[in-house]
Amino acid sequence: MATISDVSKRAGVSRSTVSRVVSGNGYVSEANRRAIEVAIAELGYRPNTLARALRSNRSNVIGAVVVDIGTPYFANIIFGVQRAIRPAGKSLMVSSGYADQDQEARAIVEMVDRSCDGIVLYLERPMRADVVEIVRQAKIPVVSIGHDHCPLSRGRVALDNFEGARMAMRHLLEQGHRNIVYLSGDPEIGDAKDRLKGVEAALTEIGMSLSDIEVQAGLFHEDFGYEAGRALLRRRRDFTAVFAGADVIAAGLYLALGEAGLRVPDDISVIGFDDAYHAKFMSPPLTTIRQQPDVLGGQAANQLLGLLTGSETGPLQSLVGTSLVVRSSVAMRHLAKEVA
Amino acid sequence: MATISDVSKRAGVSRSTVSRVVSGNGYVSEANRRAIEVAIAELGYRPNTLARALRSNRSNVIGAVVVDIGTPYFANIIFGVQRAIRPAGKSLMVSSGYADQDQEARAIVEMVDRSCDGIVLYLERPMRADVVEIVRQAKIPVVSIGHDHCPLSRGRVALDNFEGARMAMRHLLEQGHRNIVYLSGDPEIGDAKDRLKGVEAALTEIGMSLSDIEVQAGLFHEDFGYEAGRALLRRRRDFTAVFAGADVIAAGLYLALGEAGLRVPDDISVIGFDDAYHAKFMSPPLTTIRQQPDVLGGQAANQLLGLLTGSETGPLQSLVGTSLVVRSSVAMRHLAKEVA
DNA sequence: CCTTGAAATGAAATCGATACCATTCTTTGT
DNA sequence: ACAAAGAATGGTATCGATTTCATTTCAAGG
Repeated sequence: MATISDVSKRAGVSRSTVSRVVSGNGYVSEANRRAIEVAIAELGYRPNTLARALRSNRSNVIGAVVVDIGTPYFANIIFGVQRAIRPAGKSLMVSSGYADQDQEARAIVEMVDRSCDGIVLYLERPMRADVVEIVRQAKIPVVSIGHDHCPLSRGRVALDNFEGARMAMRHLLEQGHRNIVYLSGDPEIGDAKDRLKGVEAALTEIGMSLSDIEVQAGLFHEDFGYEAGRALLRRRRDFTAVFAGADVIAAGLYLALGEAGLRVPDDISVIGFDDAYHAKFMSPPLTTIRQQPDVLGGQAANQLLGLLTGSETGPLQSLVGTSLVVRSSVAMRHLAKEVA
Repeated sequence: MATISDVSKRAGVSRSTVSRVVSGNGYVSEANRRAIEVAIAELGYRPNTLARALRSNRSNVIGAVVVDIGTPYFANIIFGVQRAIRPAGKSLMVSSGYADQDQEARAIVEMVDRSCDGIVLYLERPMRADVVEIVRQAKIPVVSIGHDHCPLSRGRVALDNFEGARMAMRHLLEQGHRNIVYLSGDPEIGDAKDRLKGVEAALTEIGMSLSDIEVQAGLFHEDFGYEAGRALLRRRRDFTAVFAGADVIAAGLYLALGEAGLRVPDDISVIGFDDAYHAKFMSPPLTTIRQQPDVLGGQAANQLLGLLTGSETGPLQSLVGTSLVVRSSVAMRHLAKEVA
């Protein structure tokens, strides 16, 4: 591999001058610049990133730590990050914490030790104090996606869970439903809390309150939808609609409903949240609240980029909107009555 | 940040000795070792990865280039890679090529320039010659997943597409189906070719041939399933089963079948390939051939690790198996007849 | 008692770049 | 004609580690 010295010899200039044309700072005469460019091309020179990073203290690597890289949701976040940083010439290093504090700690320290310029974080539990200290000392800017579990975050991007949930609930209400069940996600997770407030807001708007509906909490997982659905049906059958806090929950619920011989939306209306890939292939296709994880990732990356160039100083904050996707899993309530 | 010099001063030894205990090679007296460990703990010293990599020419970073990191399939591959390399203390850098030769080229060169120790590659088209040259010069070991598009690969792991497709086809045949349509994936992609051979093999086993069924080629995308399904139904209705070359194709097909008022599996049996996340939530749940992308990624990473430690010299080769997941989308043929 | 080799250590070179400083050469304004 | 500012360049220190080499110490074997 050709080094900067090889180039400087070939072009008959000092290494300093070569460095100036490669990095683009400082004065270089037109003649020398051309000679150096020729030498670079002839030798196929590409600067050694490690040496450059070591000396200049900038690696041009962005770190991303998410809960689970194998999941479509987080993969999309990563995709958004990647797309945003590529034009800036940054590379991406990824790691997962798997909702485990120790693994998360290791993943973050890994990013610090690899001299990442900045870190995008999606954590599900508070950052360990020793890790906070390490990040602070390293003076590496951090932006969080979702709930901010890092006291050092200089930016944050979150989904507008409140508005999304309100939209979902309003939709059910507008279709005439009053006897509703809300299958909430894990209340430990910030998202679920905000969504519950959104549900309440929609209810309040038409003079109802949270106590007028049934709320059940569980994990963002299909099993919760299935089990909750079964338990519910054993107990009562008078509800006409379910708001599932996540599309995976809705998927499990569909199963339970199907086993009980109930049809969506004729007997029970269902609305989901996420617009996951499978939503439109469920039968009937699921009406749901769309969120775009790649936008979350992209905005977080852009915040970080702004922090790095110094064009922003933070703390930054942005809320990403959702939209209602109407498919065929919600029916008007009077229609449901007629069928029954 | 504490450096190795700080540690050496504090422990009253030379930097060389500290380096020996940190890296674990060379002789160090028990007394010094302990003193150094104490100093390291007190200072909170963590070696500078960049400096270490620059000098030793090993970065402990593995690069992974896949077609599209945002896709569940590739995200799972990445997950598998990550899981396999973590115990070895390696970090992961990822990039996507998006089936574009130039972007793939850039992604690979990025990995080389970042001094990755090795690269896991999932390419969909041949590697550009200049990139091959760059990788060759850098002497970085490469292993490929799927079709091997890199002449330098020292390892390869592929899915047993042949056996998987044969299994799928056999299943339809065993259920009595003879009038079958195969919705193949893009024949440009190696996977599809192998699957077609598997289909043929299953047919041959019972004395039929490829010409006895209808084969249509398209993209691995739901739209293909939908469009192909509609076109097919306009033309003929005598087939009793469809083998969809991918679960996404099956999903699109379900839509077309539903619109035509046909029911799965009573009117038409459908079998898929992949066992994608949504397969079990389709209605009826899709019978399909399961493949585990994370296993592909994991095996590729392990090959790479073996190559790096020198315990393997390559070229390595491994074939990952599939399994039949029976759900409810395939019925016995006589049963279908009765309903009709 | 001397030789030999292993154990233990430190000094200095090195990896490949950038940063900083000093120097020289042009301009430009007065 | 001279000072001052800007343009252009090179030399050297430096980033923080590992590697190589030379040296010293010590125990075992003949």
